[in-house]
Amino acid sequence: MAELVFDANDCAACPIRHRAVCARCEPDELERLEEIKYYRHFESGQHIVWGGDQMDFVASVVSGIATLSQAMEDGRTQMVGLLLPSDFLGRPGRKEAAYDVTAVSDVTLCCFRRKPFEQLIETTPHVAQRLLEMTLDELDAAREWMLILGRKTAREKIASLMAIIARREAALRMSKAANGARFELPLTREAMADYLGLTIETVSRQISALKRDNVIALEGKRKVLVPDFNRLLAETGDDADGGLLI
Amino acid sequence: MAELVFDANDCAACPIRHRAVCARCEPDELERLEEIKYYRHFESGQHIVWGGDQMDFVASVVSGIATLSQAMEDGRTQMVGLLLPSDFLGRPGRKEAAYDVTAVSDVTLCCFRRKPFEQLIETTPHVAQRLLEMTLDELDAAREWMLILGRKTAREKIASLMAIIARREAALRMSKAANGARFELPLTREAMADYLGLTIETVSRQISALKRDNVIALEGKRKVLVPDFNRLLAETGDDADGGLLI
DNA sequence: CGCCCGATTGACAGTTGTCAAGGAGCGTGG
DNA sequence: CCACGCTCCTTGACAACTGTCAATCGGGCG
Repeated sequence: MAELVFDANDCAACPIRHRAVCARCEPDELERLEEIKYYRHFESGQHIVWGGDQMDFVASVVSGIATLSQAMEDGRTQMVGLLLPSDFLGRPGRKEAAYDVTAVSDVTLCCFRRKPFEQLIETTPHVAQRLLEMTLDELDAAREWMLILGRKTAREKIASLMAIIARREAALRMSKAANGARFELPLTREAMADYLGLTIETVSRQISALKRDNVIALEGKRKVLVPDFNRLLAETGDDADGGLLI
Repeated sequence: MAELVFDANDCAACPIRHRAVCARCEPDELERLEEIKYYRHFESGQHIVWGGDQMDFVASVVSGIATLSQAMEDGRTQMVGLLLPSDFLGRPGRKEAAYDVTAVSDVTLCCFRRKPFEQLIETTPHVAQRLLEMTLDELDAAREWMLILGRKTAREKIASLMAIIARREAALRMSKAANGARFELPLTREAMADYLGLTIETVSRQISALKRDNVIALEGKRKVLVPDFNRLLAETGDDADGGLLI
């Protein structure tokens, strides 16, 4: 599926070209990026980096999904970031990874060697500007997430997560999806629990409850059908229009 | 206290000059900033902006403390940001405030008209670079905060907040504070509850519990004494060294 | 076929929220 | 100067939600 990217190796043909950190680059800037880039592939479940590890690259997610998470000594884990295609991984100026990064599906990264990338940021404005924009978006997303973690009930948390994923799917396909929606959960129950600050049992119970109340329907464990999207939004606890970013 | 700033009106004499968004500016860039800046003062408890409001400025906090928060329809409120002196308020490219901003002490802002500030970001690199750095720091802080909200117990939450505040105080005074620490809580119990995703009753009970266990001592309601800082850190649930940013 | 992993469900316990009463500090006004 | 009212905080009793522990289910794969 992502093999095309490897073959092409050409930014112009890149599927995330218009959304990634390189989105605003001029042709000469792209050339400089091409010089320092290389692709890496990770299989589902594989750890990409561990928090505290040396990290001598930054990267764009080309395909697949990865998570950022923090663990406490006793094993409690909180996901703090969900990386989708076009999202940026790593921080210029930081040598060690701050979080654990895990592939939750097969993942292809477009990596840039850190040092040259940092120089590039200093000297060309378009990468830095785009990175600022993306970081501000991530910060907004983190703040929505904080509301979910701090103040929502388990049921509202699950509904919120479903709504977020449904919106992203819709955004990717550029389809408004009429009224209903149908999407695939990219996360296991455990990943959902780590995302929402719950246990897997509570996640499972609340999904069953939403199913029982006909807010959602399931096909298998992963495919979700939402007959009335507004009904789902009402369950998130957000106001009518919903301000969920991302 | 902040009156000096108003009198001077001179960036060179500004107390946050070296940490704010203007930290890396060259003299000519500072001049351009001076042209579009103006000071505003808010009293403790006053709302600075409401989420959704038109906002035609961005700003640096010169003195005092302000909070960013989101409210749900039914009144549940989650704080999503705590603005201290030198922190940045607002987002270039955004017309409407995304969050409620409230002064929790008397606050002085150094405001920049939004449009000219956005132009400045496009044309001069140093403001944008510094803003990127600050935004990345905020994102890290938000992610630490997410771990607190999602996975820590009420007791750990309170201990974490105390540790964060104590560290900030120490950073401001550039003092290492030997082993013990002594600081003033800048937040009401309600603000602490909104910060931590708790109720004021739980906040109050856990503070009492930490007091009873001699982890902290109180002078009045706001002044906190920490006889053994490592003991407090142990209560946060973080590993030995603790990775708390900010 | 049997194993394994992820998911579901049940019973119960524990933490935190809710509701309610009362205390402490502080400014105002008699 | 004291009383009053106000706000913020504390504490108690109880309820509710979510976590814990355990058993079971179901699909995929060797």
